Amino acid sequence: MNVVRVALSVDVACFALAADGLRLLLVRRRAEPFAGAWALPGGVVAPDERLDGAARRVLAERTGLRNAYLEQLYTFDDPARDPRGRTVAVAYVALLPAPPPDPHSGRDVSEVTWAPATTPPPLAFDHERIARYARRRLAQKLEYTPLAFRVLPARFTMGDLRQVHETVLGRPLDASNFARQMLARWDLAPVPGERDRRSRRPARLYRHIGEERIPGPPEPDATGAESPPP
Amino acid sequence: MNVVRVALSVDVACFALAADGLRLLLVRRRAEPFAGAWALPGGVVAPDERLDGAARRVLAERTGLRNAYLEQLYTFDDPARDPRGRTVAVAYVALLPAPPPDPHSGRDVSEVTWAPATTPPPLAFDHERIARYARRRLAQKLEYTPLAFRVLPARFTMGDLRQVHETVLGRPLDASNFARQMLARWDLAPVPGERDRRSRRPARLYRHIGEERIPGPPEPDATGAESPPP
DNA sequence: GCGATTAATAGTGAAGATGACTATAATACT
DNA sequence: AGTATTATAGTCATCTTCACTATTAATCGC
Repeated sequence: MNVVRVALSVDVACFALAADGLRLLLVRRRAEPFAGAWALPGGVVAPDERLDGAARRVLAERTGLRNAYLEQLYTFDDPARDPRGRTVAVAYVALLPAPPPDPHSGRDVSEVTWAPATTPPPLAFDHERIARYARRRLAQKLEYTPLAFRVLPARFTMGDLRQVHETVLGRPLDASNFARQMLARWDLAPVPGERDRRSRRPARLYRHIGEERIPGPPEPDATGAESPPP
Repeated sequence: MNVVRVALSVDVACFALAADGLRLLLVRRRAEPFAGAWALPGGVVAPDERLDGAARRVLAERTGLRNAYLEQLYTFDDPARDPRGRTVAVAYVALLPAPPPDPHSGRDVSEVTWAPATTPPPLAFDHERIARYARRRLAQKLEYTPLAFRVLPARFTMGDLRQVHETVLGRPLDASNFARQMLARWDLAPVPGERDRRSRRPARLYRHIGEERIPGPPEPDATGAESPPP
């Protein structure tokens, strides 16, 4: 079979919820092209490796985390995106819970950092476009999917939940209206008795009643629509 | 550079608006694997070919149309999806205006047909999953994006627009409420004077005032969210 | 202890959107 | 002329949203 084969890589736009806003994981490239420039963490896909497996591997290499929220974003194939030649990149978005773990540098990267997601430095390849699109998608999915509960502990307050939304959306939300909407949209059970004592007035604790995760191939969730990348 | 290379193909879930409902373009495979089975039209990507270019080529080969609405859907990479070995498939959704053109068969396919989109026959590979996901995405994007105007002539009636929605959604819509919502959501200008005479009472003609298409790399539209595939 | 302060939660009301219907209009068909 | 058919307008109760105000239950600084 003389099938054409192309170089395939994954790039991960990994966001974390820091106290002062949303952060984006970046690595400083050691090798050409774009040596010395900031870039999204990424890597080539091994022949027997799944795409999401490669994305998880890249993420684990840099953050040590293995169970982050991860979702395929878009496949970029502009022939000019890599000066070495045509490389097709499958981009993923990831979201980590707070606090962001210390990032680990490695063989191909001289430095790793959490950059402010809204004002990242110039990035290598087409990674600015990928990062912009990833952030948009994250904000959108937050409204339609139980994404927020993936980065919260099992028991959380409305304040915790609100802070996830505020950080990802980058703007403050009305606490009262927010709670009403969350209680209407999701199945949230108050944890009886227990209260959270971090604030002045103790806050109720809730847990999210989600459907059990279906094993096997990914099934779409009930909500969500897509759009072309930036 | 000893980069691993993988076989890359595109598959297109192409829908058309027939009088009796939404239809899905299928080809009957001539070659193994799955010889004799129905499948989505698809093909391998040439080394210097863009992914969306390959999708358009596949579409043009079967339908003769070159300017259909086309959008990248998801990249499927289950190692078991092709018994010959690992093939990564970038799936696209397409929507054609009514009436669906006569499909052309070709070298690799013995037969081409428009199957009912809601009840397609069993399909080769993971194409049922792709088709299911594609139909869902189409229905979602219809609400958020000006997709419908891409498959309508420049001047159309509310009835035409409603029929596009009804066909894709697969259910009837209230004509009065529908018109109110469309006029609120989109920028629709009535064409002065002219009327459509296909129905009893002549209907107003509208045109959609869309922003000019931005040349260059695709920018995301303002709306839309994504979700993992079925 | 005690009042000031802070965050959580409840409630309120205007404005807007939705969905089911009713009503009227303009034509073609017979 | 009368009727069937589709287009378009209007009504109304219900629901949501959003910007506020109000109340509550703690902690903090004295």
